[in-house]
Amino acid sequence: MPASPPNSSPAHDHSVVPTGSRNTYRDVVTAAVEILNEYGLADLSMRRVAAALEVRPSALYWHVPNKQRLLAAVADQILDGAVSCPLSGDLRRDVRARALAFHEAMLAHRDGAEVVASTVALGIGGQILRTSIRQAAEQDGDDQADPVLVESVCALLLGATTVIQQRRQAAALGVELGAQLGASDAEVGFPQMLEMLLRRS
Amino acid sequence: MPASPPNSSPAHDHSVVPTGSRNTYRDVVTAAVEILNEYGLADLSMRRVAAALEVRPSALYWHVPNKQRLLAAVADQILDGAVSCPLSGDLRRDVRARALAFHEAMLAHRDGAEVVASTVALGIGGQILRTSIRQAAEQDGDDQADPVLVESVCALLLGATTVIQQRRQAAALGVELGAQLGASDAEVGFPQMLEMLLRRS
DNA sequence: ACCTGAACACCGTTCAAGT
DNA sequence: ACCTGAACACCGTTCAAGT
Repeated sequence: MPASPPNSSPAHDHSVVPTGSRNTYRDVVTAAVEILNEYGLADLSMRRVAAALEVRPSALYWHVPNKQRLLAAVADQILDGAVSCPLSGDLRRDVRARALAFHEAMLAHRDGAEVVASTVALGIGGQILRTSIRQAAEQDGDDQADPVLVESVCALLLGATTVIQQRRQAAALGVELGAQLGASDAEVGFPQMLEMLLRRS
Repeated sequence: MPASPPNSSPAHDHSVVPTGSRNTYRDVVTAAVEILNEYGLADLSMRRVAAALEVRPSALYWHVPNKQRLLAAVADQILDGAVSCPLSGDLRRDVRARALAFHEAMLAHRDGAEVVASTVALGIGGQILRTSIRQAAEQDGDDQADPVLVESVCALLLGATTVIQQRRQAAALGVELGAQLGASDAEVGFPQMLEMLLRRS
């Protein structure tokens, strides 16, 4: 859909841009991801993204309808870092492999879990997550995947990754998290939680 | 600690205030909770809280060091809505009861799950959650609670409640969530997910 | 097709000063 | 003990207009 009125459905079709002066939807998303990794979600503002692209803030709104949607695109890019391994036929093995891949992908970007969790919650992005887990859970019998399994894995993935990432980032900054976190609790990783969830039938 | 320099450790000891003109730490937190319920987290600003108390924004900083800590106090107040039932001695029964109580308490406030999840993640509030679940998981044998169980239940609670609440709030506003959410998935509730997690020894 | 300029209606936070 | 006044350094978003 070319020549669209700026706010109905803008730039989505770009092959390669002549590495020239002006920006692309992808450039905007990429800049946002870079700012996220360097400065964190709290400092990821439209104005900063614009500055990184050497452009006025208002220019972003040609590419993106609002900040929320830009964040959704960032979330999708983060999740794209999880290569979805081919399915083996073993339900537990495949669900585990995909969930762990998403977990690592989120941890690989500063505040990645928070970005993904918020856009998934809003239903505005990160659908790959549910889709991919459901697909891994579908193949055992011939019928549909158990929705309770799918939702549980997704919820645990989001909840656990968020907490673990914040814990690590706080520790990296040398922050004392308060002593009430028994030393043993801090060492529980997502793999073990996932294993507990998958250890039924 | 009375007569403290405004930003080290302010008002924390109040019995009852003569229902007079000036505000209290509790008044600030209460006002914040009310604004949360009426307008949602996105519109919960320091300036709005100040306006509700008929006070200039700067006045809040006598009671509270910053917005983050105010949100932590709001999260704690939300979780206080979960009366922690007495322990029965049955680990699964007690863990379930407490997790469900927290789940309901978060759902009872607009954006409650998001507020709690963010402050728990930051390690700045909501410690009652982990503490209470751990306590329920401790009593079976005589030794310590299984940390994997505790962390899994907390992560699932936070992740599931966040997604479920956002889904409900979006639905209440008549928003179409996109068709990719198979009808069956939307009907999975937290109780069923928790049951799946607890269904291993 | 992509951007500027200018504006609107906001933010969180600090700090000296008042009562 | 609690608040005002004034300021600082920011926000997201809109919209007419430029090229």
